[in-house]
Amino acid sequence: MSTNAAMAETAALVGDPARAAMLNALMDGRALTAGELAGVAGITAQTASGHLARLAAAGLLAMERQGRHRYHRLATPAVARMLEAIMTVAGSAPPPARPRRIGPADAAMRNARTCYDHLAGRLGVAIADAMAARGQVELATDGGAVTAAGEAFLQSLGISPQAGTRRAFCKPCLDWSERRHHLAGGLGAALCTRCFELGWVKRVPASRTVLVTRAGEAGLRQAFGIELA
Amino acid sequence: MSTNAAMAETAALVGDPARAAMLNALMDGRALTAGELAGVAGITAQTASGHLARLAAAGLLAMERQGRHRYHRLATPAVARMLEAIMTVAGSAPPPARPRRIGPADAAMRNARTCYDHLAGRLGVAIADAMAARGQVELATDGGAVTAAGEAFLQSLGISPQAGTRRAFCKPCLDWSERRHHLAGGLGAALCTRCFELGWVKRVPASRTVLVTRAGEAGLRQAFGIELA
DNA sequence: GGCATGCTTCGGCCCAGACCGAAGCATGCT
DNA sequence: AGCATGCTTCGGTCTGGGCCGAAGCATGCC
Repeated sequence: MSTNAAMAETAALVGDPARAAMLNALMDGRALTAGELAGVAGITAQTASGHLARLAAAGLLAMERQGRHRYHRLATPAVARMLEAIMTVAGSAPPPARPRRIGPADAAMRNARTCYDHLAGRLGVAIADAMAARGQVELATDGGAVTAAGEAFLQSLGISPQAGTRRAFCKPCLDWSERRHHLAGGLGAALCTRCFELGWVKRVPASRTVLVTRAGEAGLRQAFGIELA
Repeated sequence: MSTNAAMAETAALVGDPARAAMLNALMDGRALTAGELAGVAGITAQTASGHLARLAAAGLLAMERQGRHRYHRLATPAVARMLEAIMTVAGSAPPPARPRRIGPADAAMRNARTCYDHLAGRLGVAIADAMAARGQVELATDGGAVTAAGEAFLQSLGISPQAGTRRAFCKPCLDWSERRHHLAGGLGAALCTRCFELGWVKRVPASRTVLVTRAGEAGLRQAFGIELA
């Protein structure tokens, strides 16, 4: 295909108000369901479905199934950069105002909770982000891997890498409230266990919610550079 | 207007094959006439006219009249960046292959010639680019200005800034063959005169064409950092 | 002035595609 | 199993806008 035609096709996908609204809603890296995206675009589910299929076919969006939901997010950072460039030309400053948060009502639960055997919520996502940013883990949709630097870091935390295969050991899991990935698999479980052992977090009785202790705030800041304001 | 709507509108403008082809043809910063743009897009002049009007109204294109021609170019570097970002996502590498050159048939004349009292062609554009890149002049569509650094540089070349108003002194002029701006006005005339005085260029008899001498190649490289391969 | 050229405006044709209602799968909950 | 929920596919309507022919201005050349 001609480069002109390819460019026009991609731009035309962004050039529809409904699709633009959906893409805009995904600009912060979160993943949203088809129904939610239909809502922000002000169209019915079936229309949104068609749009999302086209965006995915063109490689602008990536889709991930989780139960009976389908989570959509921008396929690559290049897509986000493209959208920013278009908004720049369009003249409107990109308003960083996040849309209203959808998810668990309980604020504490949004902040930190367990997901099966690992940590989720803002805390879980922050840990995943920090480790990815530091090159300690490499995350992909289908799996992840712990790097050499990551193994050394885990040792320093008191976690020994007894895991067999490194890939299964580090599995990304889509976060319910944050709509971003956190660490699951053997790695996620080990990190979670260690955080409890160190007294950085403690459970709220009869709930999945966990609270970050004072010692935890300091320890997390020290170990991961995380600031959970 | 909502930021979504503005983004969609801008993207939709790029999302038409004919408009995309025209924008693509302008990616290297040259300015083309409406007729030429119609040609590259494979549409008639009247259709192209409509497209160009819309692109200009949206601020993607800038128009400049020169005689009975209307030259169009990308309005800002931000537009070029946007187009590159879209092409990146579209997957095709932006091919830097320039379209076939339109303009003066005579190669020597394309290379360097006089335009009234100043230098044009590749040489003229190269000088303008070099001085702009070094912050010696600041160019705008309607006029330009010599900076303090520029005045010092001109002094070192043996040109005294006797001009009255600095703005009229430095006027950008759209180059015929290069389709980019070169320096006109008092500054352009002074530079041209000085180049002749220094023996850097000499006229081809009965022609607007000028030739760069061996001394000129060295002098231009030294003074402007220009390499006219 | 008269003619050629470059560009724009006007009017009308026509098609891609955005939209929704209804129906069809798939998954999870009880 | 039965029902609810989330999403997709199918079919049909309708409008926005891309396109050209013809005509109208503006500019430059002889």
